[in-house]
Amino acid sequence: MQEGPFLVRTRYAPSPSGTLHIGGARTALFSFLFAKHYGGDFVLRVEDTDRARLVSGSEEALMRSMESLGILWDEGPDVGGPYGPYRQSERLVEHQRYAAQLLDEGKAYRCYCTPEELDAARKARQAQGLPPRYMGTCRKITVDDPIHQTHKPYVLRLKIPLSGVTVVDDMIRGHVSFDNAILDDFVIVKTDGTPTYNFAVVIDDWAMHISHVIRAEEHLSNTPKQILVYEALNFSLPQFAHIPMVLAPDRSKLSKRHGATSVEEYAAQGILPEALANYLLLLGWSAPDGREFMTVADAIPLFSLDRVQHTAAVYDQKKLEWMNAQYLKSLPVTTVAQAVRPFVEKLGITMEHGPSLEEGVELVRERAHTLQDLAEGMRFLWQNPEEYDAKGVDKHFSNPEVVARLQALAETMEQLSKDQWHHDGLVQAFDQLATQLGIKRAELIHPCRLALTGRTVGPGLFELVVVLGQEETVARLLTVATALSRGALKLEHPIG
RNA sequence: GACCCCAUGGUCUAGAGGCCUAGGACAUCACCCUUUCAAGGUGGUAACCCGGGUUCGAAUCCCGGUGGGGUCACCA
Repeated sequence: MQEGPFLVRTRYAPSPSGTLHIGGARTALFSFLFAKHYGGDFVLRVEDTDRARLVSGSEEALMRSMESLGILWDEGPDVGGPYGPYRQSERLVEHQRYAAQLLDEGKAYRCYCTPEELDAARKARQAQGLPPRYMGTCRKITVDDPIHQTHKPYVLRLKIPLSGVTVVDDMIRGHVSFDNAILDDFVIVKTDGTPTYNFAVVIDDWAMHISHVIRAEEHLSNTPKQILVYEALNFSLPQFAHIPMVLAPDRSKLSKRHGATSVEEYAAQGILPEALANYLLLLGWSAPDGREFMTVADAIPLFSLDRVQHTAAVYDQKKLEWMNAQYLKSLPVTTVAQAVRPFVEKLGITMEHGPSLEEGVELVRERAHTLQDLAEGMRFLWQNPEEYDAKGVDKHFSNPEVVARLQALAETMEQLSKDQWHHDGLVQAFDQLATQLGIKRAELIHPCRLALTGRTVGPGLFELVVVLGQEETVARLLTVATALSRGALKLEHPIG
């Protein structure tokens, strides 16, 4: 707790209309960190008033994504809390009560204009180069007007001041003032009786005792409207903080055409949630000491809004992957193994025989950027290569001596005892054979790797052989030697 | 278009008037290491949007321009 007697309470309020967007994830993350930094509470609220846009299952998905990133809420639709309900739709009665109050007090009025009329008026104004505002046609209707006795559908509009300015005191941007003259009497309750966002959000934040409204910059322009609602309702204002947006590499708003944009998609790509959270943390915020590699928990004591950038940030897939590689290398083997398991299974690999998954992870994680890379890189441990890299074959299998060399190598490998089956023992064996054949060690190493894995790239040969095991190594060497002597080796040509 | 926000290398950023010949990270290039590819190490290329002020002094303050982003719904 920093200043004042009030507990810091922040919230993230997504609408359940899709997956958790990385921009939203970052907003939630910052909001969470701010609350936790001051020992406060972080609240999850689902803004589900628009039934038309509701996507079933997305509330669950949203929560799973947030949890994976370590953004944990103290109160929310699943766990409840003292200031519920935590679904906007469940607060309808309260919204309507406040709306009725404003109507009684003459701070709001019924508007009978049809969407068609409004649309026509808007177009007319735009044609004249005027801003498309509502001109207050129904504002002039008196309370005793007979129209109220008819059953024409209506909306409720807020009667806003015709002049003056509304100032948003933003923790990141300072004082931002808006001329009331450019605002119009916006709708607070729709024809069907449900509240609009700008109305409901105010009541919800007030009812939930939110002290700091931290959200994306796209909401800054809506804030004066909300402040007007706060004032009409005689609610005290929370603190506002509008954080910059996350943009696509072409500086446009992030959308599907930019590839992966949701936490779910990154997970499917093999990005660890720890890495994504860390990367998101760096998008618009920097630690006082310049440290980049840190967990969400590490960031709590360091986080502050005054170190949040004012400029929109462009996300960079390359740096995300670099970050992911850092985590792949440093997380406990068992953690990585657990994370990569589904990716390995997806490749159709069964691990009943051969090395353990942990051994595989240890062997190849150094050179993987994603869990997909990792799974693909471990494949040869449990599956015989079916095809062999064409360029590699050309390079390492073209010498007619190769068949004999592979056979000799298989024999040498077979003769090694169990206690010689380690890195140094293998090096010794390879050296001896190379000397015997009058060739360099590398002339044994490269064909051997290709025979064992089908590829020319991968882990160090001796490490690889140790893990692959004696039986399998000998078998594969002989298989290739035989296929080669019959000219029956299947080649894999690189795509493209 | 109107209103609002913003402006340091390709990208994320440090910088709160002299500490800046502008620092770090990703990416990129070169070299080293080396059984391949990575990783790692070393070094390099690369930025204060432009123009006016203010000041002894400006990346840092002010104004204008330009550029980018956002908002203008009975969506949230």
